[in-house]
Amino acid sequence: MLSNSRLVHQPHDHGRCIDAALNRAYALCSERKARMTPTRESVLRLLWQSHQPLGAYQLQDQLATLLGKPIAPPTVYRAIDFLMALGLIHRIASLNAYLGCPFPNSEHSNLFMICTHCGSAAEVTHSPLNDMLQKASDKAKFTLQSQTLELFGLCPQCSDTNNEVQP
Amino acid sequence: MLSNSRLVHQPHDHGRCIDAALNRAYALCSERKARMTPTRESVLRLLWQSHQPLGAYQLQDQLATLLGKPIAPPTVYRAIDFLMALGLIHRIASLNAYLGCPFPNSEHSNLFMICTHCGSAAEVTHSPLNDMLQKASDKAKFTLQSQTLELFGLCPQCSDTNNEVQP
DNA sequence: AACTATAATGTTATATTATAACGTATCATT
DNA sequence: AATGATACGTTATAATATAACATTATAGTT
Repeated sequence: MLSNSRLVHQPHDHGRCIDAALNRAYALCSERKARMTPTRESVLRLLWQSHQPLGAYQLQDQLATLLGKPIAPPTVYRAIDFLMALGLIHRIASLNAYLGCPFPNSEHSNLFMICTHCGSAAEVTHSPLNDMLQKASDKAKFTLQSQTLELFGLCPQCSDTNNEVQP
Repeated sequence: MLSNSRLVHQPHDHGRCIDAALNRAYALCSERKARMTPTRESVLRLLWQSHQPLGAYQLQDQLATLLGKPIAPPTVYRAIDFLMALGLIHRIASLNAYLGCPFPNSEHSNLFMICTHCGSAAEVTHSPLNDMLQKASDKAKFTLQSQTLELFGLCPQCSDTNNEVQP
């Protein structure tokens, strides 16, 4: 099970997350001959500022602040589309929000564990799960193309916090 | 694997689907002392007219036609909220659309197989899948509360059609 | 039957998320 | 520098969802 859940749900040197993500992004861009422009890099950085998915309009606000000028929605959505096409970020459908992808090159389950308390989201790659979904699809004669798998609950930190808070 | 995929993806006497759904709805309402009003029944019927999820504004249009008077969005969303609270319908997050639930009383995987060609969606309940997700959550110390599981691909009918269409 | 508390619906306005359409600027290659 | 493609700016609007408050209907009680 390839997972970033430990990283997401525990204190860590987050600067490394950002650096690693940007390095992967630049590598992927040069490999695919795609352009990592300042706007796109800013959006990617913003999505990596925390492990909490951001909505497009939150991104818009933060991008406008960062760049010191007004930014219109299409600018944000274009950057989002670009980064999604490269697999550098994901969309969390049930939140209408976007999130940096921690392992853009590897096979994906697109399985997310999203904390309903703190909002952080960890991506998990889980081959047996994929196999099981593939088998279920086969059995139903359903030709599987893509999947949206989002789990909601309490992350380890927030479970602990809740325990402490309770009498 | 409890599934309505055969029913959804193959020709069948759909009148029975609707009748059964309404019977379940009335039973559940009397059990929970909830009121099945004409608006709510109409929305439920509309969501059962086919096995394709409907958006709120499609529902609005169809409801207005059915009732012969203009219907405002809150009316639709209130009916949706009511039906969802009873588990009679589901929301498909990645489509922003709603769908009648074929087995409202049973345990749910909330797993959907959605055809990208014809739009039909089959709900599947799959205990081993649930077990696996629970185990993955446990391993990550994640307290699972709810899940959104949506598979996209070609249903059996559309797979066959595609085969026929191709040279 | 009238009264009352609750639940449901009507109505208006607006918030939130996303895209269309078209013009301008930037970049890579020639 | 000229060209074609890519990216960005700008305006407008589509699509989805909710807030707030007025009105009506319903169930249970008098």
